[in-house]
Amino acid sequence: MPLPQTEQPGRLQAELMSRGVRMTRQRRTILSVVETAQQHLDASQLLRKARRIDPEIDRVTVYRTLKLLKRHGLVDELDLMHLQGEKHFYERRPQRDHLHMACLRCGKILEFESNLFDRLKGQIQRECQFHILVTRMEIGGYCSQCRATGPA
Amino acid sequence: MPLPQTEQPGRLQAELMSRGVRMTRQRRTILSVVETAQQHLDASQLLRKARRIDPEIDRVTVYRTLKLLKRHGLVDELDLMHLQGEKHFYERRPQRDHLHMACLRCGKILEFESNLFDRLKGQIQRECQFHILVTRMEIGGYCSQCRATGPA
DNA sequence: TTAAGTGCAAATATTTTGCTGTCAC
DNA sequence: GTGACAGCAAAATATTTGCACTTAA
Repeated sequence: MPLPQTEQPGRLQAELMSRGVRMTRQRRTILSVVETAQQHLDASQLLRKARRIDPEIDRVTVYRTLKLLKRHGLVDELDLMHLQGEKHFYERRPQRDHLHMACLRCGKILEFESNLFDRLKGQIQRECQFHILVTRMEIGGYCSQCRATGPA
Repeated sequence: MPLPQTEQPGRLQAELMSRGVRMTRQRRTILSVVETAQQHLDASQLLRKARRIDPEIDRVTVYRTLKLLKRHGLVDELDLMHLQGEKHFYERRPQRDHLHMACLRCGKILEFESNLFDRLKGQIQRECQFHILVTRMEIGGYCSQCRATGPA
């Protein structure tokens, strides 16, 4: 992911174990792939990378592990404006939330942190009495390079 | 949708025709369903409602019409935090954007307009040089009633 | 030891595509 | 009249489930 990751390897594994989750060889492999990913990956890409480490890993195990991570709030699920169909993408939950911009022309994904975003969440918690557990903000449009070239 | 709709019937149809889009009996039916919907509907619900008006309408035509409306920026597609699986939900694009809160306990969907939200979009356009065409902000958590009752 | 996890196969759900006939303009 | 659209069937894609075997704790 573009934003700097201050992530120690093994952190996900430690986190899950501290919550009493059973640690298997397959899970360790998948967690390491999630942790070291440099972009947003979908289940199939995750499976492919996991199989480079352990060729026996099954696709279903990837789905089940992702569900586990979501349930524990350790990864966030993204749709990236359905730019690539109905795939879901995953990223480690960051310390500070960010939003995603998807360029509808070139497909680039940009991330952005903002005080206004943080304040908006605060406003929602306060004014709507809504207890926020997950946020997903995705924006579709044209990135600076593509808007310069004019509409497609 | 909870927020007040200042929508004239036939507006979608007029909008499309003014853009030179061919108007068929099926499209008119589907547009009227989209316009009069009181909640966010997915493709199957839309089909069911359309068939009450014209039982001959095909599911594929619903999908194609939705794609047409999305392409013209007349409806927005929502995932509602995948609370109901991978369905997509649709709503007429509002004059002012709002965000969606999905209660992970009771499944209620709330909408919220906010100046901070508007300002955040302005900030993105300015600071990221990103030309915004669509926004989708969805928040998962517990609504005021459900948080009062404690976690599930 | 045993409850939880894995792999395999099959099922499910949603959306898209190819093709032929039909209709809006 | 003709190019865009509708309906039908089939395909494609993504994800989930049932069940017997395996393994972490």
